[in-house]
Amino acid sequence: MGRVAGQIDLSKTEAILNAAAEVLSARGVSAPMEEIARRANVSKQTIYNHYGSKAELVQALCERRVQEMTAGLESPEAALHPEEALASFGRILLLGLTQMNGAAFLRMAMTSVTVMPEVARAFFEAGPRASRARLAEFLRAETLAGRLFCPDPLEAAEFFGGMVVGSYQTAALLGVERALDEAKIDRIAKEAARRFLRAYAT
Amino acid sequence: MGRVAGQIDLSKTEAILNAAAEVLSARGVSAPMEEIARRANVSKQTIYNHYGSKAELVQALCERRVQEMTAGLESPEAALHPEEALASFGRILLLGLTQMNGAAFLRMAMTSVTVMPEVARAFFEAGPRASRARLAEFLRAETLAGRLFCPDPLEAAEFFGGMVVGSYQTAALLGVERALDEAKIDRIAKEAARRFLRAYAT
DNA sequence: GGAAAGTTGGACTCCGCAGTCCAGCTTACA
DNA sequence: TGTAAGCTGGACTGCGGAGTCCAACTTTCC
Repeated sequence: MGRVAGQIDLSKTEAILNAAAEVLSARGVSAPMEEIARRANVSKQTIYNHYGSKAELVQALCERRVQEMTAGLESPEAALHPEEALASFGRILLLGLTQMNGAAFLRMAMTSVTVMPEVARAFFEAGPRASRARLAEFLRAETLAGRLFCPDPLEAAEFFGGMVVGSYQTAALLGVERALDEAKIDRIAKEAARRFLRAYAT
Repeated sequence: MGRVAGQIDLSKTEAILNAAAEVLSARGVSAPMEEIARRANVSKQTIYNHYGSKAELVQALCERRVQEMTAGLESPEAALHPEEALASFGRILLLGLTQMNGAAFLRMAMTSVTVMPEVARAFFEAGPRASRARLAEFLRAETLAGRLFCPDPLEAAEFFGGMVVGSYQTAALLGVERALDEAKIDRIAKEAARRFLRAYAT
């Protein structure tokens, strides 16, 4: 094993986080720590060496996951044609929900509202809110450039996000799986972008 | 008390259901039965007389609640101007989320996916799915009448629903409360309707 | 007044899980 | 080779909640 004498084994930290992601997504926050330990090929005690409590583990997991889900939203797509930029944005949103149990993970975050509100809130800020803000910024720039007319860019961004993600998200959160392959995702994102542009044309 | 000899007391059934709605919304599905009993001024045993288990109670609650939340969507608003009809539809969706802990209730339904999937699924079918289908039907009729052009009415309905509800729903589910008075609801619904019509104009 | 069914509250069983403890083991460095 | 730290696994404590049981009380009908 690539670990140093008496030093915490970072590869185990990874394994624990991965196992937690799988188990907690599938079984919800109430899944027992023991199962996470088993999945990570690690003893329960080791988990408590790395993360002081279940809450801390969930917190760390949320932080990592929200980064994965919003990765790609940072790239400056302003160079693209607005329609393509919007479609790309929509694709990323949907992929975040589809890939790697994204929806199940979101459900887990919601579940934790009653028991650990700060975690859920942080997730919201770093995830949905940040992504909408990012889109709003883009819309504002496009408006200034005269290619679009969004008097209220944040509202427009929320509308667009809702269009793209809305129906799939609600269904998935309620446990109704719709197969959504890349082709369909592409179609939805493109169509939403097209309609959105019509709605907000100059 | 208005109850018959040895017959189950229907007014208690009501009280239990109301108490369950409050407690389960506030504290999540994991809230103890004892608390529901206390809130309903009823003994725990009585709850088990009326509903055989916690799952059955939650089920009954979901069934009642979904009716409350979708009430008003049945009225034939086709007579209205499309923009007003859409705005009205949007208002009802938002009110369902805002009034009486609607969002918290939705969260509860989602939370119960892992432990009682059938309940969540039934909720989805009777709630979000039915309402979108209803709207799609309206859009199809308007398209046939030449006042709108929605080649894919169901997709359009989902887009509209997402626009109206999307941002508020995600935030609320993650425990971030935005004050949303009737005036704001009205504004959002109207604006969404207006934009939607532009996107789907003939 | 008695029978039938419901209600009460409180005690009680059973279960599952978070988190702790410990004894024995492994690893790496000095 | 000693020692300092981490890891293992399994036993253990403590807690909280679902669902049951029961003896005493209430209500209505016959």
